Amino acid sequence: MPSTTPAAAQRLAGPERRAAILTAATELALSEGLAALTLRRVGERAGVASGLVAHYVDGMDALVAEVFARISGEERAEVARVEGVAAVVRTLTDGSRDAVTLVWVQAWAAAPGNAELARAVRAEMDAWQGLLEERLREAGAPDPAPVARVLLGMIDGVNAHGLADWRDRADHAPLLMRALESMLGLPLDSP
Amino acid sequence: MPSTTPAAAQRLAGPERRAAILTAATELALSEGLAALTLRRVGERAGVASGLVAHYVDGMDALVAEVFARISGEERAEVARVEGVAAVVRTLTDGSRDAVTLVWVQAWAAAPGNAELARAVRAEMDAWQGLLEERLREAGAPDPAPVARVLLGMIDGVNAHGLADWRDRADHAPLLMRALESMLGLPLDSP
DNA sequence: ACCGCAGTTGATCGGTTGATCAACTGGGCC
DNA sequence: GGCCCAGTTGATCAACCGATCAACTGCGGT
Repeated sequence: MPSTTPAAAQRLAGPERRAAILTAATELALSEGLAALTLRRVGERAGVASGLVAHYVDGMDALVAEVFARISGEERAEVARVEGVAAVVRTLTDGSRDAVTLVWVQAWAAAPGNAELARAVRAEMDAWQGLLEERLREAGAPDPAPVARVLLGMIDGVNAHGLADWRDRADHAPLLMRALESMLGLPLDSP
Repeated sequence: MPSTTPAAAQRLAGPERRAAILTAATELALSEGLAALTLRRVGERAGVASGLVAHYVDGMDALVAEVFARISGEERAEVARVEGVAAVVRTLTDGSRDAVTLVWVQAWAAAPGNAELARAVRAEMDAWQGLLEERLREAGAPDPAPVARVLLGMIDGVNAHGLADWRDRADHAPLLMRALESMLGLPLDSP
């Protein structure tokens, strides 16, 4: 019969603790995928009991959806600072973002069974579509919407392929750029 | 103390039982995804005890890999009978194959943690690449390999997007055909 | 007629999961 | 100075997982 309950983590105000938990969950998902999000593992990473994670979250489905939105949103904010559609495509396909790709693929796979996640996925795809349209318009594309849509499909497709280590991913970017130039009918900056 | 162990399924020879179990597993994966493959659920579907499934299978990872290969192989055999690259693209993007798409996306997502599955995925992608190259060559493409690669990416990408019900999938095929014609620099049959 | 073995069962084990909740704690307000 | 409530713990529950294995069954060969 222990006289004291040991080692409660430093007390935080509700919203701050919730933010800390979400940050821990995001880091965990980035290093091991959305499937690693369990109450216990998130709690461990946040230095907190599993029950506390459950207390600040409205079920695992909601946690997963929120973490996905956070990861995709952060990535999008980074890429939004890149200028030129060619540089954007190169950034998105250079293989340095495998962790994010895994999260996306897991999100599509889980979407049919998690309505909240599906909603978040659609919202993020809308945002990405908008970002690509903007870059294409800047590059002189007269009708960027359909091109952006196909481009987004190409990027996500070849990145997903990379998860199984299929062939060289080094030549993804040149391949996509060539396809994109064909669709637009105009040359793009090739730095 | 029951005097008899009830209702053993009709006795089958080893290889036949194994085939029946694999068929049941394939049906289950097609209707509920690879994630639904558990010893108990496969056994239930096959009308057989869970232990028997385990007896005929070398671990769940192997089962999943085998079922994936079977599903993709069957689909490929069907599509191989379609003539003309335009018809192939239309067949692969008309939204009637969502079940197979879910299996593919789940396979990519699970590949990093299942070496046997990853191997099967790579083998199937090689086969699909070959099929598309052949159709492109028939259509008059002088250098079909890179085009096939991008095309496969586009198809898988837009299909994955469809899993989250993103926008109309009705316009996928025309979009892809337009992109493909741009890449090839030649018009394709539009029935 | 019987016997051996291949086919089959289902209970069982150790493990993990999401969720719940009584109990404990500590800081700030009265 | 005492109390109260927000924050926190960790045990606990039911459900499910893969894997294992002793026990049972029935067909084919002798």
